[in-house]
Amino acid sequence: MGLSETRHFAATHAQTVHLAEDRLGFAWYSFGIRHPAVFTPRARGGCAQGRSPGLVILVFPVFHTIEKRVHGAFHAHIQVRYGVDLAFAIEQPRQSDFGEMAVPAAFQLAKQLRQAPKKIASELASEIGPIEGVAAYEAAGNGYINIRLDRGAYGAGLLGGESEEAAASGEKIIVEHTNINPNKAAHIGHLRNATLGDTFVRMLRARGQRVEVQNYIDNTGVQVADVAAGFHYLERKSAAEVKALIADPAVRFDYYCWDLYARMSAYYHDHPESAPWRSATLHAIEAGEGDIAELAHLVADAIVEKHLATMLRLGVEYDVLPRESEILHLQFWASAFELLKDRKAIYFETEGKNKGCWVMPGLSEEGKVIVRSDGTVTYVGKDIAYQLWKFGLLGKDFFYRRFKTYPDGGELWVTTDDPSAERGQFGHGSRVYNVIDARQSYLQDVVVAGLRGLGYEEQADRSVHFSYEMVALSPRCCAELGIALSEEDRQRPYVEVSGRKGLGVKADDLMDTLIAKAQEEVDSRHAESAPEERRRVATQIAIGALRYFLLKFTRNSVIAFDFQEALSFEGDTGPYLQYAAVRARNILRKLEERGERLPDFAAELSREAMARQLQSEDFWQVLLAASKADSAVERALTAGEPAHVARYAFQLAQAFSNFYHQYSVIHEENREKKVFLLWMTDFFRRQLERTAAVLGIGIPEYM
RNA sequence: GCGCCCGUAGCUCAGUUGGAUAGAGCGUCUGGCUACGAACCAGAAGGCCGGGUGUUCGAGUCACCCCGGGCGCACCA
Repeated sequence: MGLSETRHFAATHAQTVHLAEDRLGFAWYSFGIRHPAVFTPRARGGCAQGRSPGLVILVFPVFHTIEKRVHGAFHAHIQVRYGVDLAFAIEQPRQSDFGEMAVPAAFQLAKQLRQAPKKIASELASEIGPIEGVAAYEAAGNGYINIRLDRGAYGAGLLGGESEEAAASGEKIIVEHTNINPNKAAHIGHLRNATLGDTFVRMLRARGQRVEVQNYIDNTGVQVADVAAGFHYLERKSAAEVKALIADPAVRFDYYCWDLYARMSAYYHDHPESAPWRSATLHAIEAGEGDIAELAHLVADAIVEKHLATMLRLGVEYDVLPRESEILHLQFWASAFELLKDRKAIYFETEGKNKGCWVMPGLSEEGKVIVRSDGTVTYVGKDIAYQLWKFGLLGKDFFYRRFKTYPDGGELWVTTDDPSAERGQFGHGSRVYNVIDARQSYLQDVVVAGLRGLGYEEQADRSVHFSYEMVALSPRCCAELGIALSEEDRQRPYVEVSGRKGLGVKADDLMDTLIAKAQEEVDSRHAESAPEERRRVATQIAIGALRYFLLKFTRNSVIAFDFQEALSFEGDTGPYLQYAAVRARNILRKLEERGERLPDFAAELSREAMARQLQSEDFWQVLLAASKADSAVERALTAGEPAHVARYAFQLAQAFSNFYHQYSVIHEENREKKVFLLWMTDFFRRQLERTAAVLGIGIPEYM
């Protein structure tokens, strides 16, 4: 999956450039700095911003603009001088004192010209004419051309708000994530899925992309059936009794089901003779008749609510919940089946071990069974139908009703089979990302193969399995949870989370623990603040820590979950970012508390003043880093790697923390320098807050 | 058996698509709080990038072969 997926990303994002500026950043001065909540209104969100279609999206493309200029100039010069149409990328030098950009073109030319790269580099460096925004070139190393920017012009460009409007994209991208079976509480593995998916969505929206977030609900599957069977056969509870249980505020229903599911799974395992319960339950659910079917609906609906609440704590919202029950009732599969048969994407096997089944050829020697010999469809088959619907290729649609309105105004819809309900506004994506863990790669390949088999090559190319590795438990974590490990498991580097065995860290428990720990820190530092305010700050810190922890790993690395690491607020963590932003704000707040006002930067900071101040390497490095927020998100999008955004944010915060320690801003006596430092501090603050918002991390009022 | 992923500092992980002297956090050791709050900063020690052979100006990165670990390969979802 790795290779082809990378290619997808490269093809998708190569031409796009820009990231949203939080417009409120511009309005900030007029609001005054006493109300931080005003200029970070979406501590958790940003979703509504992405949803509103008319928003003008502004960016600071100064670096990118110069980059393009440099590339163009070298490309043209090389063409004229050597007659070569050379493809090359602008790189970032290894060390900051080498300059801001590096052109490696001489290495590539060396091969074609049969000359030493060093020689070519010196030729290029001395012959290339002046480029706007560039102060100097020099040949260095074995053949690099290092480029130093005109710092005064650069700073003036940022201050002047040279901005562009991101090209509004008409196409809609569908991102499907979360997809938790609605039969038990969410655990850390689900949190990784949702956080990755949500952050990817924020990255796309930051770039001005239209995105639809789907959270598929398998409310008729085996997992729900097992819990329904648990209530019915093991606990002998009626639907009415379960209803009462759900309504009981003393019971955490999703936790209750967590245990019941583990018990029922164990029972099935120990009592193979009870297997008919399972199929009886599934049949009842499909037929929609009887107490047990009602039980299943009650369980699924109640747990979906719990999951939505859990995810909202993390700032994760959805646009639509496509449900398996409607896929069933509206007979999506029947339509897909006809298509697959008509276009010969599947065939009826008449012999061998798959005799009597409809099989998709190609992926393995025996092919993949899509329809069983008893005529029922497998999970992948239904998934193919769902994928077809996402692209608008099924020839069928759901009906929809509004499910809830989020506190930030966003609307969540759910599918229904009621023909009098609304229709038409979902699906029809031009590109689809399925955030699903790496263990399901094979099945995702089958889905894509299904599209190809139907002749939908283009859509197959635009179906991306946004895969990630699982979250497992470290041995120490198991010990802390009191999980007894077998001798075999103890030898392993980590233990897989298992809902079936009830083995795992529940999402809400983890968040509660994080909040409690953050609360201790906040209480010890800000005993004077109102309790509910401290609670809010602690929550933001906890969520920031959690989201950052889940995002800092690249997708294909297994996370061996460890409480000590996840609960850390120091070093490479979310709170570190928040702390840097809070400090930048405090500088600006203190200024006002001293009775001073924020200067009119544009009036006081001439280009010459910028150039003077930016001679300081320390100042220049902070400003340069802060100005690259857009391209950091851009690069992360190209790589399909939210972790890259996290890394950039951390490095930016680090640069500022370093600066903060070395220089005093409000006590600076030189007027020009003070104005410059204030401007830089504010610019940093805005850029870090924007980047944190892309990560779904809010900035607390204080820390 | 076949396929995919991983192996980088004591630990947990980055490494900008093949570039310059391989980085960060934690941990260890040393130093720094007078509110722009130390949830921080500075410094030190710490590396055969699992091993080997290739490809080329250049390899942690690409190819092939080993070694070690993980995950898939159901008429389960």
